Amino acid sequence: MTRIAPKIQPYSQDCNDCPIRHRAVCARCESDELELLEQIKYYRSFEAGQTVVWAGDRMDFVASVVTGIATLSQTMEDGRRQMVGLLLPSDFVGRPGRETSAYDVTAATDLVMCCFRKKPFEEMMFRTPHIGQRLLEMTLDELDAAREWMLLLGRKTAREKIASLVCIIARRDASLQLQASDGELRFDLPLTREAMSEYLGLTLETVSRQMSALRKEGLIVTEGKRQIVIPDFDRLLEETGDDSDGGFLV
Amino acid sequence: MTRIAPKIQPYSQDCNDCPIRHRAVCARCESDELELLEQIKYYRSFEAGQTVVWAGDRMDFVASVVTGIATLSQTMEDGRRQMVGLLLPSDFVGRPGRETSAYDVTAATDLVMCCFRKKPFEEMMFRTPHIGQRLLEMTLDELDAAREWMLLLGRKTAREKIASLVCIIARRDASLQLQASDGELRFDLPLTREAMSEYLGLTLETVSRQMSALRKEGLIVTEGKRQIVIPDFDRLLEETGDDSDGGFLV
DNA sequence: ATTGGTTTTTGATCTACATCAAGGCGCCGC
DNA sequence: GCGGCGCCTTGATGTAGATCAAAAACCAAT
Repeated sequence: MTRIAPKIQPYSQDCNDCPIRHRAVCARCESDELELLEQIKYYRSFEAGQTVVWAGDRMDFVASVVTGIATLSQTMEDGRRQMVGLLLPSDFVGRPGRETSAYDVTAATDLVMCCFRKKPFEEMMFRTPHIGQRLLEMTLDELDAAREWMLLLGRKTAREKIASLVCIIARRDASLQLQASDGELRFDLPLTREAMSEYLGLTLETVSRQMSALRKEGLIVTEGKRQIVIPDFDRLLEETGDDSDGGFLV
Repeated sequence: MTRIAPKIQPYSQDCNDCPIRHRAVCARCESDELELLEQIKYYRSFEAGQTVVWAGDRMDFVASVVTGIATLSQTMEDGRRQMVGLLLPSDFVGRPGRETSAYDVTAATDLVMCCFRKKPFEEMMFRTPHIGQRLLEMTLDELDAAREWMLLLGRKTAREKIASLVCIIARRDASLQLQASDGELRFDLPLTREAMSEYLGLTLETVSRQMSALRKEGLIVTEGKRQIVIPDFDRLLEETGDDSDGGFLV
């Protein structure tokens, strides 16, 4: 039976523009805190492919993704690139207490972010401990995700990497918005082959080949541009190399 | 000229058994907080190779490393292993708010940890915001380290990986305890080839070959068991593939 | 419909690292 | 001194994925 462990707590939808995205925590915000947040927030839109900030550039805001997908990447002098963060709606970017961005932040799709000016945000964080606590939780979740990602990068085969990525997106999409209609799972994979290869530490050709392989074996079906159907989620999961049970991390 | 960017803030030495390791922050502890910490802390020793906890096991404490080296690793069903954390003296393990360990925690060398029972520690964290704030800083540092590590795993060559690892340890050792006597740098590399391979996502044979290569080229000198000398740190740095300037992360 | 740009697929070949397999070296106990 | 055990090194060979190259699919604009 196809059951999709959400892996992340179901964050509130209408809370995407709140830096502290969990509804239960938002509920703890005093009305004047919410009002302050309103005052220091502003929206920015980007087109797919645009860069939000370059590594090393001044970044005087923190933000959360409202719609679309953003990526964090590191680049080596000779151009080799590795993605180190994938931000879906409701995810948070920016490190309180740091002046410049440590990573390239890029819009993978058309993107809307809700930004908060850093200074006042930090002051607010300092005054209201539960915001810091929530941020700690979120950071710990990200750290766990990064560590699972490290296992993927260090030890998984190309096929396992692809299967893992598809499952990761499917999980997040499913828990955020899409229904698993009995067994079958349909969702958007809004990443270019190149973005996938940067995520996985592969070349884009290898990504393409492995996607074709999974398609030929019926593990995934592609419909049109970037719509994907997973006929049997569990069967795909078996290709990831992951423990079938452990599944409580992002 | 050989100058070693510390990359981490110089943590206080005599503060290793404090979970909140930065001296400036420790100074902010009230005396009754320090007393409470005393009450809930206890020490545990392990021999090299021993396991502290297995992934999935109950872990009812948080801890910081006093002496020695501990590792966090993930294991796949078929035995493939990837290290996801390397804990040197003053580093912190354990996630507040989680019952079980997500990773195998292992003593890479003889190890002494200072443990705090989780429940009271969490209560204390809840009551004294600056502990939470300090923990957030530390977690963000770890996240940055993890992301640099991801670049290493995903995009670096075996030779670059080795050079990077040696530099990482050299930096930490140097900033913690050892002097850079004009240009030359001498320190302990207390990891087996196997541990190194788990860190780097390589096999132990490849690690051995690349170490030999660096040795033959005079980039490193090995003395006795695991003592290492780096005659010219900058020259080794060039082999890491890293940007020469950016160097403010762990 | 035609053009031109971007992204994807597929093929042929190459290579860095893995794998398999011996030895070597230091260390401890007898 | 001598065997045994844990590490480490080195060699021979295999292979997954990179690289190079070209064609195909897709899409938007004229």
